[in-house]
Amino acid sequence: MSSVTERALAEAGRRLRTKTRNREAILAAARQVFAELGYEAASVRDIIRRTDLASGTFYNYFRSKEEIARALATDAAERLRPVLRAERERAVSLEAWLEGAIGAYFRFLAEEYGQAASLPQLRLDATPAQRAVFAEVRESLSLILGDRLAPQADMDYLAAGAIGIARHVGEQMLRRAPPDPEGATRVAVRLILHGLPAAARGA
Amino acid sequence: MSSVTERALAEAGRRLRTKTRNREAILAAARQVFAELGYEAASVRDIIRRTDLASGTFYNYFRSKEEIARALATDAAERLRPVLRAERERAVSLEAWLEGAIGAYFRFLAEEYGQAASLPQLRLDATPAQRAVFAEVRESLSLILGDRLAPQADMDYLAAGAIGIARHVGEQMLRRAPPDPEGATRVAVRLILHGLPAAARGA
Amino acid sequence: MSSVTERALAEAGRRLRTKTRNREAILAAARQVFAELGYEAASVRDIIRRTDLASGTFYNYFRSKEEIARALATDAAERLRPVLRAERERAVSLEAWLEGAIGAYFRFLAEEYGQAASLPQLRLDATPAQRAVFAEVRESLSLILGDRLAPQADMDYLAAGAIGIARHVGEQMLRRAPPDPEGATRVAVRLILHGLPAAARGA
Amino acid sequence: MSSVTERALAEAGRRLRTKTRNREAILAAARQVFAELGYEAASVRDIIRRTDLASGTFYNYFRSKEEIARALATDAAERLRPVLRAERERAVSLEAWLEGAIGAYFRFLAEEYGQAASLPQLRLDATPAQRAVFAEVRESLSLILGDRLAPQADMDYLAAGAIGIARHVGEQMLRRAPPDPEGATRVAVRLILHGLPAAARGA
DNA sequence: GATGAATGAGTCTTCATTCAT
DNA sequence: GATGAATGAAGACTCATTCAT
Repeated sequence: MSSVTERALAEAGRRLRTKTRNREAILAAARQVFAELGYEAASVRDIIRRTDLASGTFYNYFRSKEEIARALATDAAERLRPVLRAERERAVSLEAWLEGAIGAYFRFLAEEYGQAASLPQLRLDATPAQRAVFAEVRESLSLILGDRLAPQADMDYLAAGAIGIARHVGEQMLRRAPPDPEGATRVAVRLILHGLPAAARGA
Repeated sequence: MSSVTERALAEAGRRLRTKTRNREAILAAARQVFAELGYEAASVRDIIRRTDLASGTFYNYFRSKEEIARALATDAAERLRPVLRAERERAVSLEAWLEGAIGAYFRFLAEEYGQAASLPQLRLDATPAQRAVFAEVRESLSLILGDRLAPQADMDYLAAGAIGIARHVGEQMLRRAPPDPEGATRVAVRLILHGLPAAARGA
Repeated sequence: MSSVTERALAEAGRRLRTKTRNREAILAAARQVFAELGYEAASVRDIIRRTDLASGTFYNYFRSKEEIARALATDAAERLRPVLRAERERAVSLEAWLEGAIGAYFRFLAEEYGQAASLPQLRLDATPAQRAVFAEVRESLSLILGDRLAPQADMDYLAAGAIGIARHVGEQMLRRAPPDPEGATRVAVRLILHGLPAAARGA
Repeated sequence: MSSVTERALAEAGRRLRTKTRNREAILAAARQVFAELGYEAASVRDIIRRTDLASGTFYNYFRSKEEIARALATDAAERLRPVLRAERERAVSLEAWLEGAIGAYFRFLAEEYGQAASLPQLRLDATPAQRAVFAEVRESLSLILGDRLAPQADMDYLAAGAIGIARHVGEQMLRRAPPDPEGATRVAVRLILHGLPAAARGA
C-alpha cells in the first residue's frame, strides 16, 4: 500500500470521526436545549452555542431546526421501540411486561434527560416513529390482556391512561437527583396493575 | 343627585362594561390561539385578529404576550381549584371524590377547549396557580387515603400517576367529537381505583 | 358632524397621506437601488437605508423583495403600454408611430432613471406586464407594416432588432447629463426607418 | 539528460496539463452556471459541483467568484475582438464587414451559450475588455463609413443602435433550438443597412 | 381608551472563503 | 495541489412592543 493511499485513508478516518463527534455534540446540545426551552423557543444559536462550533456548521449536519428536532424524536422513538417489542415478546404476564417496558422507558429517560437542567416537552405523538411507539403500547396491551378485555372496553382510553401514568411518573422521577428508575418503575407498575389505593398501601 | 353626576356614573358604567367585554374577548381569542398554535407559535396579532380590536389595544389590557398566557393559566387554575376543593369537602369516599373531581376537570376541558381545532399544550406546573392545583390534588389524596397510606408510600409518584391518567384520558377525550366527559370519567376513575386489568374487564 | 367623527376623519386622511408618501419613498428608493446594483445584489436594507424608515417598515408595504421588484416592473410596463397603444391608434404612418412610441419611451426613461447614479438592468420580458409591452410592439409593427411585410419575413427578429435599437440608444442617452430624449429619438427613428448609412448621412 | 531530470520534466508536464484541464473545466462550468442563473444567484458550489473537483480547489485557480466572472467576460471579449479586427481589415464594404462581424458574433454566441438551458445576462460594458469590443465596433464603423459620416452625426448613438440590433437579434436566435446564425445574420445585416421596412420587405 | 403604522432586535438560513490535513 | 468541513458575515423576514394622533 503506497504511503499516499495510506495517508488518504488515515485522513478519511480522522474526518469521519470528527464528523461523528460533531454530529453527536450538536444532537446532545439540541436535546438539552429543546428540553429546556421547548422546540419553538429554542433557537439554532442556542444549540450551537453549547458546542464549540460556528453557527454555519450546524447546517453542515442538519438542514434545518425542524430536521434536527425530527431526528431527535425519531431517534429516541427508534431506540425505544425495539426495546418495548423485545419486552413484549419476552413477557409471560402483564406484570412482567409492564416491569420490562416501563423499566426500559424510565432508564431511557434517565440516560437521555438526566443531565438536562429541565424537563423535556415530550410530545409522544408528533413523528411517525413516535406514533409507532404509541401503537406498539396499545397493541401490546390488547395482546396481553387478551380475553380479559371486555368487548365494550375502550382501548384508547385505557392505553392513554397507562401511558399517562408512565409519562407523569417518569417526569416526576426526572425532577429528582439522582433519578431512581427502579423505584419509579415499582410505583408505576403497581398503579397500573392494582390502582391507587393498593399502590398507596404499598401492596 | 345632579344629572351631571348621574350622567358621569352612567358613562363610567358603560366604560367599565366595555373594558370588561374587551378583556374577555381578548382572553377568549388567546385561549383559542394558544390551544391551536402553542404559546411560541401564537402571535399577538393572531390573537387580536380574532377580536374586532386594534393591535395596540392589546397592550391596554395586558402588559405582554407572556402576561396574557400567565393570566390564562392562572384563570383556568383558579376556576378549577375551588371546584376541586368543594369536591374534596363533599366527598365521602375516594371513589366519590374522584368522580366529582375528574368529572369536573373533564367538563372543564370540554367547555374550554372543545371548540379549539387542536389540543392545548397544557403545562400543569408553570404558574403558581397551576402548582396550587397540583398541590390541592396531592393533599386531597393524602387526606382521603388517610391511614390507608403506608408510611413508605411515595405520594408524589402516586399523585403524578393519578394526574397522568386524568390528563391523558382527558386529551384522548378532546380528540373525539363530541367529547364525552361522562364516559371518560368512568374509565379514568376505574383505572385509578382498581388498575388496568379491572378497568379492562369493565368492572 | 360631531367633533369626534371630524377628528377621526382628519386622522384617517393624515394616515393615508403618510402611507402613500412612505410607499412612494420606498418605491423610489428601490428603483434607484435596483438600477444601481441589479435585483440580486440589492438588499432590502439598501433600499430602506435610502429612506428615513426602519427595516421592518418595508414589510408593511411590500411582502418581499421580489414583490417590490415585480411591482416596479409591472408599474413601469403599465404606464408605458397605454402610451404605446395610444401612439399606435394615432399613428398615420410607420414614421409617425415610431416617433411617438420611441419618444414616449425615451421620455419615460429620462424621468424614471434620469436621477439614478447608474443604469437599470432592464429585463423586458420578466413579468406579464413587460411581456405585454413586447407583444404590443411586435403587434403594432405587424399592423403598421401591413402588406409591406413579406411572408417569409421573420417578425420576431425584426421586432427584436427594433427594440434593440430603442433600448441601446436609450441606455446611451441615459449616460449623458442631461439626457436628450428628442435627439435620441431622432437618431433611433432614422436608424429603424432607413438603416445606419442613411442615419449617418444625417438624412 | 539524467533520468531524474527527465522524470521531473515529465512530471512537470503532466502537472501543467492537469492544471490547464482543471482550469478549463472550472471555466466551462462557470460559463454554464452564470448563463443559467446569473452572476449573483450562481454560487461557487454550483460551479464546482459541475466539475469533479472539490470546493477548495476552486480557489487554487481563481481568487474569488468575482474574478472568475471577470475572467470569463474578458476571455469572451478577447476571443471576439481579434475576429472583429480581422473582419475590419478584410472588409471591402460596410456590408461585407457587417456580415463578417455579426456572423462571427452570432456563431460565437451559438457555440458559447447554445448548450445553456437559459440566456446569458450579457453586460457588454462591464469589463475593460468588453469596453474594448464596444470601442472596436465604434471605430470600425467610423472608419468604414468614412466621409459618408455627416459631421453632426452622433457616432455613439449609431454604434449603440447597431450593437442593440446585434444583441437583441442574437438573444432571439439563442431562444431557438437549434440556433441559426446564418439566418439571424442576414436579418441583422439588412436591418442595419437598410432599416426595418426594407428588411421586412425581405429586400 | 382606541388605533394601527413604525420600530428594530432577533430568527433561520446561505455562501464565499479559509485552512488543516 | 487537492480536499471538504468550518467559519461567520450578511440576507430576508417576523413580531412583540411603542407611540403619535
